[in-house]
Amino acid sequence: MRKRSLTLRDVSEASGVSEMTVSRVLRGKGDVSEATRLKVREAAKRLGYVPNQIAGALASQRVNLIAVIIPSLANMVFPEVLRGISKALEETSYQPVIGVTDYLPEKEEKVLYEMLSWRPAGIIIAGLEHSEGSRAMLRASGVPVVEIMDVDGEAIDACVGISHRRAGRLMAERILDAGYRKIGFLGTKMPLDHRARKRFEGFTERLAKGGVEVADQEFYSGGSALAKGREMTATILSRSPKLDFLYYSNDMIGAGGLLYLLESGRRIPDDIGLAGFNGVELLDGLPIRLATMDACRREIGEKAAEIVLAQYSGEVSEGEILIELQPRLAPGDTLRD
Amino acid sequence: MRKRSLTLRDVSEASGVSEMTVSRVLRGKGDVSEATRLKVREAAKRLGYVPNQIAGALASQRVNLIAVIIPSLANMVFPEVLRGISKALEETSYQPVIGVTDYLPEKEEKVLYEMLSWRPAGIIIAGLEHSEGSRAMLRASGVPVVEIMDVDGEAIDACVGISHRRAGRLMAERILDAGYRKIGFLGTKMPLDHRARKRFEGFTERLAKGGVEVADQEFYSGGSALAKGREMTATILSRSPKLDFLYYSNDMIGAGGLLYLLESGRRIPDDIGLAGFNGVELLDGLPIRLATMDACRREIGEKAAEIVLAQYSGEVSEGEILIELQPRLAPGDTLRD
DNA sequence: CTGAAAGCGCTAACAT
DNA sequence: ATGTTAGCGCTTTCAG
Repeated sequence: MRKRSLTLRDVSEASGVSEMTVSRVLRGKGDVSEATRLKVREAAKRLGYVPNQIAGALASQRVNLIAVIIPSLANMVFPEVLRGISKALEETSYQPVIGVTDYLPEKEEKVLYEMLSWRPAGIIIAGLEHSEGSRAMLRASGVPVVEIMDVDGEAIDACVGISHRRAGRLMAERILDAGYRKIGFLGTKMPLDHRARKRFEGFTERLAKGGVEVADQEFYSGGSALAKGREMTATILSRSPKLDFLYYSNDMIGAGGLLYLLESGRRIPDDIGLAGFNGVELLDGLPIRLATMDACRREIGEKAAEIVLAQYSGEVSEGEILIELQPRLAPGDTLRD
Repeated sequence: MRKRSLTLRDVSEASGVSEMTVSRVLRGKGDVSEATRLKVREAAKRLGYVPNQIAGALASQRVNLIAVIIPSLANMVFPEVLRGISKALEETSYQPVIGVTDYLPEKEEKVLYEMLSWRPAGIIIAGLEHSEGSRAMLRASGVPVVEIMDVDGEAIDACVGISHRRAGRLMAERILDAGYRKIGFLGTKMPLDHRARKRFEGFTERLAKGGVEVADQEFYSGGSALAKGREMTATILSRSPKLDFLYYSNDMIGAGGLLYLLESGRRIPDDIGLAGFNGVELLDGLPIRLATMDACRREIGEKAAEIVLAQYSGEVSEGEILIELQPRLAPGDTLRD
């Protein structure tokens, strides 16, 4: 048998103050005399009272939760977005609640449904691609919705991110400028990672404009990304030994490839060039710096949270907010000038 | 002005079925004729109704949330614990809600307070060290509490983890057996990471028993762990060139040290041996495998979630559950036989 | 199988 | 500065 938890009434009785005034003290709202305030505080503390937000939220029709829906926690990219969100929420009474979709639209829909059923103050959700059901729920939710990470597509409400197409194009351009021509692509076998797909599309488009085609490709799924990066690099190079550049869809596999090539004694970046994507902190510790592109993760999180707060408190009319951040290319040591 | 969201009443009116029966259909509880069931389902779907769990939880006094409180998401260790929890919860209607403490007791207390105010079905919290306030709240919560990761100390209720003291001892023993004698320790400057501290204590204790003392130490805080591992390794070896073994408090700095030593042309493991802790996936991609010790993260998450479920549903009396898992030492290639 | 009534614990909006 | 009243949207319980 579970114990009933303490209620406002218990504190009221223990302190001899009305429930309403106890409530006021505990929320710090309304004028309460210092004397009663102390009495109440003391009683609440003594009893170990923790307010019941379920009841509070029902009565006030306000919830201090912000739903954050992301594809994965394993990716390192998303925890950074979360840090941005937490930072923006730090001084407020709002709290992020995290949901993970594993890149599956059906799971996204389920997670979204669960979260909406707690009537959060706002929703921050990764990506612009959602199932019809999810889109309907988001539109009907009646709260601010901010789609993050990506701006290539149609947003439901607000949107903060970078253009992954553009990111792919920029990298392609830089690679062509550096004189590389036999280019291989290595990525994840994830048709549902739309951002990776868009980068690849932008990449090939820009190459095509320079009269270059991706010479070979290799994909992986599962396992340690670093180890997979090695394997894939070995595989693609044994199949296409003439490649002079490898573009990786993320830094982890890029780092694996980098380690492999260094061990093989390849001359980087002259013999072969490399680039990844994301600008993860890990790269700082590698023997040489992998070329990459910062995805502005932290900033995206911060801005998204700020938008939710502004909209929820009615400071801003909904919709029409689109913030496109500019990814910065960090050439590192694996891309010749 | 925010839109009011749909209620059971809206569905009731749209379907011509009483609220109560609508509720029964939507929850799948109680016998409802197939005909009405369909009518209700159709209406709910058409309207885009999402139930209000706030009201539901208040009325039923049950919540399908399990609070999970961890120190960090950056650490890679914790996302794995979360995966274990998610896995155990997969087929149930319960969902984890994550809170992050940044290793700060005050923040832990705040996060715990916030979570308890939603009256979760259970609490899974990392570590056995908590502020007096947190301990009081946990005891008073009236729900299952499972402390995870560590078993060296006094649990409030249930506990699942490994003994970090023992882990440190085991590694020390293995290192001594291998004949290393001039041992350096490299770790984080985190007095509040009790598990790292306990590993170190177990480590030095066991060394002492073998008549060996830690010859030098180096600590870091902040930044890329991989990069810091390099730096610290360079620093400690320039100060104490005779060291023949480096024990790192985590795999990331260990990996950084490993890369550094390989580049310096040190002969591993003969000239110098290395070991880390955690058994992170990343190690699979390094040039050679760092010796490490698996912390059973996934399993800890799974077991903890199972305990909460069992206790919440009353299958098991509270308390008295202590599951000590055994960390496995993986010698890799950086520890001579 | 279906419905009506009575709250769950709190807070908004009014009194006083 | 403090108290009273009436719900918030759902589920439990008890009748039909």
